[in-house]
Amino acid sequence: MKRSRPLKRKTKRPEPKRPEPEAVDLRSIDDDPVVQGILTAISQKRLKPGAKLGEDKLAAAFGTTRIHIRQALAHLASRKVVMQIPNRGAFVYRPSWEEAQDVFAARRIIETATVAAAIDRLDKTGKAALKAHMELEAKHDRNDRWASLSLTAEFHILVAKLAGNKVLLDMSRELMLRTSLAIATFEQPGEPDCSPDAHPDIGALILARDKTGAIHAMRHHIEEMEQRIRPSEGEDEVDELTAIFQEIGARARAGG
Amino acid sequence: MKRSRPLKRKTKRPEPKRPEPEAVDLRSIDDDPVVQGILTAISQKRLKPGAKLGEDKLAAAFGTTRIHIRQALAHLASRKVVMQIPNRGAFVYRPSWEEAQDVFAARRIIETATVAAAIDRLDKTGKAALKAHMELEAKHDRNDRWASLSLTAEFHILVAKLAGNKVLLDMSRELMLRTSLAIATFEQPGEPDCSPDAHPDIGALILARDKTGAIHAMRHHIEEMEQRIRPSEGEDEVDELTAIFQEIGARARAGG
DNA sequence: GCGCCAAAAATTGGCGCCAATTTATTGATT
DNA sequence: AATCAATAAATTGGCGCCAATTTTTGGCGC
Repeated sequence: MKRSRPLKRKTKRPEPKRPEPEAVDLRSIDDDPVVQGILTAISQKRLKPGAKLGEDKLAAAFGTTRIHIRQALAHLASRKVVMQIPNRGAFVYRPSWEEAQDVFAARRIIETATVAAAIDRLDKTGKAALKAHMELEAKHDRNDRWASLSLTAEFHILVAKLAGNKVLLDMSRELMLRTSLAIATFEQPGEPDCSPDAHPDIGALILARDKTGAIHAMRHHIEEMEQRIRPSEGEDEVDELTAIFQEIGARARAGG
Repeated sequence: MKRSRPLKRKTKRPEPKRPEPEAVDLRSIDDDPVVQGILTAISQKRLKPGAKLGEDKLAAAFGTTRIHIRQALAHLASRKVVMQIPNRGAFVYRPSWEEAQDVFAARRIIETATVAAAIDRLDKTGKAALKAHMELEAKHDRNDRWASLSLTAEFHILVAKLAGNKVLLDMSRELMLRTSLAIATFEQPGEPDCSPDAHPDIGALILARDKTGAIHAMRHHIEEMEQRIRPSEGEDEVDELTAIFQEIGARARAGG
């Protein structure tokens, strides 16, 4: 750095030789197992808002090095899933009450539009996927709270996928996560995130191509979730990161 | 790391001593000057899609160290403003044609909802801010293409601010940037991003609290932008990072 | 017993170094 | 002369070390 070269103006660019990375090797940080693990733990509410994510502990838990953990945490901080405080570390993001309400308002806007687009684009493949998911949700073991939470989120993601807009899909993913954090922060404990029969209703309306009905049902469903939280503040500590992530890893390998 | 301690179970947590980071020191990576500089350069189209962002060059340009640059690039990659390819480096993101269309579709949804919310919440302060911006846009030097592009984006950001939803505001910011990238990638060169009189029209409708009209004008405005791009592929190279960022830094310090 | 102050431990932040990969240059071959 | 292969240069990726800050621990006085 700071070489004392005499400002060698680069040659007249003899041939660009295709320095453009057209469509290569697009693997994203989202596929990183550390990122995935933390996201899974949060959406399943094993990691609660405010929980500290120590770099050394995470590195040990995931069996990797600290620099890798830091990259993952930085990414999660960019997505407002993790809050990083200088010299203090990373914590699971805890939204303010206003922010929690903003998340639900954004979901009302985006998911009503999404469900409409999904109906417009609905084809054979989409119908099959939707039916498959609805069966999964109907038959799943309701005692497995973690599986329930995953399925619940995946329904909304599936609708976003059916809409066929990658940008909206990413936004929906982000909003699902932030909803998890909002609910985990402000919920009255014990209640599920989604009322159990809202998803079958919405799914049926989509399959029937009843756009007005589906939009209305989706808005009602989101409002129902929103009304379940209250502006209080719950405090809780979580540790034993190792155990949590080892179990998640085992599930992932087993195909959960 | 890997100390051979006998699994000392932590004591029964005598007092949590408030390990929760309630509301401290929330400065975000978004305030980072490197991030700001790159974002400004992109939204002003000084950095074109596909341009390489070399770590050493950026470090020299910003007068900082490489590790700092890497953090900034990682953050920008999380926000899909920069594309990072393993072992090859970071490039200004170049959206696909489908992705560009998705961005405009998302903007139609979000910004029509945003302008409606802005009208609902419009108060004295908001009116003043809107009028002030409209004057700025009317009087500004149209020959200063970089200032024009900044003002153009700021109008949409202002509307999002008036809506009073931080989540939607962040999404609008992201969509503005991705719009810049989409237009820069697929535009016919020479035309401005926004037609010049669309913003005054929309602003007037907001001030008149004409919700239906404002929504319609906003949708039309976005569709107009969308119809200005075509699925081609322009190739172009940009270098001289140092000059670009030094000039941006000088402007920022001078209050631009 | 409670709170304040100082020392020790733990954690994060950052820099330098070096290996791995890619990119550019040079030289040989058809 | 153009193509391809081998070498050299440049760039990114990652690990270890150490400084800076925070958190905990221990001790003292009120």
